[in-house]
Amino acid sequence: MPQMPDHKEPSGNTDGRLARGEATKDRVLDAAERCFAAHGFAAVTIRQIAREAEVTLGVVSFHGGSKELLFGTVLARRTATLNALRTDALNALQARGGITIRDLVDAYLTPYLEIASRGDPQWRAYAQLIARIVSDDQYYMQVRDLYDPVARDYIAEIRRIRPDASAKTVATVLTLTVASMLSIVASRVRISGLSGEPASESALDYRSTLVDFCTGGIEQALAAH
Amino acid sequence: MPQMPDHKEPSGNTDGRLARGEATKDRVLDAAERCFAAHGFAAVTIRQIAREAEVTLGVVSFHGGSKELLFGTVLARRTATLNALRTDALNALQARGGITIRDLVDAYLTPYLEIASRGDPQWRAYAQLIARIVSDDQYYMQVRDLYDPVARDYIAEIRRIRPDASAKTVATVLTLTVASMLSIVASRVRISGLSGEPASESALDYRSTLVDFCTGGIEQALAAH
DNA sequence: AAACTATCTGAACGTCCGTATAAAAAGTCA
DNA sequence: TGACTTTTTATACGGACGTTCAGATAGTTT
Repeated sequence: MPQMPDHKEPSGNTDGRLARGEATKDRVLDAAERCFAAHGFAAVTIRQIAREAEVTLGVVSFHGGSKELLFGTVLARRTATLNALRTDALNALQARGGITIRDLVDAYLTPYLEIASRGDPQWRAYAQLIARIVSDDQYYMQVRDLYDPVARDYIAEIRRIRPDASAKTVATVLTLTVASMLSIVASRVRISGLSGEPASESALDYRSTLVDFCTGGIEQALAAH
Repeated sequence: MPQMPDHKEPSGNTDGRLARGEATKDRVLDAAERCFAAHGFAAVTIRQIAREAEVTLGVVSFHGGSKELLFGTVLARRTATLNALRTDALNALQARGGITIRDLVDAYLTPYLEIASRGDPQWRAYAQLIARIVSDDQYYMQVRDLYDPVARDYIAEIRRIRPDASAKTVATVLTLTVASMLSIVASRVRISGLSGEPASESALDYRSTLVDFCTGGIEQALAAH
């Protein structure tokens, strides 16, 4: 394995080479993110990523390490940001008080939908990538630990509202909520095929239907305990 | 491409070789189904499938054709059976009358859950495979046309019950229902991780929660039209 | 200037891929 | 039995894969 240029103090360095290297590394990670999102881990080749990033083959290994490591880096890169958005939204609700199931669903789903819709196309690729790997335990394990803590906060809040609900049921409905959210991002082709109307360009257009669905679903499932 | 042994009359043949060949073909398809379900199309090699089926390399091509063709065959093989189960369930409801949203949800989901749970492990692999490819438009297109007609029947029935709902909303909630169903089959790891309890062995254990969730979700989303 | 370091290039490596095919084996029918 | 067909084996081919690395290049420090 090549020694990777990881031990750079993020600020205060005056070496222009490090800054350029970091920029190249970002280009590689962005390209990898787009490729993995579009085709999945196994179907993507290092050479594709290099071409997409407009660098030569060796640069991908130099900045990204092995293919597996590169994939892991891409997966982990954005979790902190997304977690922060969800935590902030939850904190805002808690400060306000009078929280409903709908509030929680909306707070959890909206950051992701916004990211997948009008954000940076790079974020869009990331959202697609998460939607892709979530049905594969082998890959999903790599992000599970990163997302679960925040999910647990939401679960705790739901249980505060519905104290009678079992832990398992709450965990199940949150998982179903996430699955619904991801399916909207991953594949709107199906909806348009079934409804006969063209697919909306933005996942946000489905926000209200999605929130209604998940809210109603959670309330119903917890009422039946 | 090798000429594939496809032009065999299914019955009345006295040639034992054809029967043996058909049996081998089934073993190849079964092995391919398990492999594709576990790892996805790109990650699986023909040699893996051959090893899994306990045949030599050439036999896979002989009975399955190219890798793409083999994949398509595996995808299409079970759709007729599954469609029939769903259609029968719908017909039974229509004969009885007084159909509720919950009835429709249950009729649509249960065949799949049963298949994924206590059925043939081969059917289980198929369920996993569908769950995997549904987030990939490129592959999903191959089963879309096979499942959509029955889905449309269910949509028509929902619209009969809720005449005010828009076509797009109904298509959306059915898609969300399917996504929820698939997520239960594909990954129960997440639920157990979030709830702290061990995962149930059978997807059917989640049936009532799943049906509650989808029923409540559909009713809520359609009420808000 | 020279010494040094980080980044990048281009080419090569051994391995495994999907596919094809000639020949052997097994079974059927005259 | 011998002609014929279907299935299976064993092997080979060209190509693409992930990874490595010596050396070129560019920027920094002394």
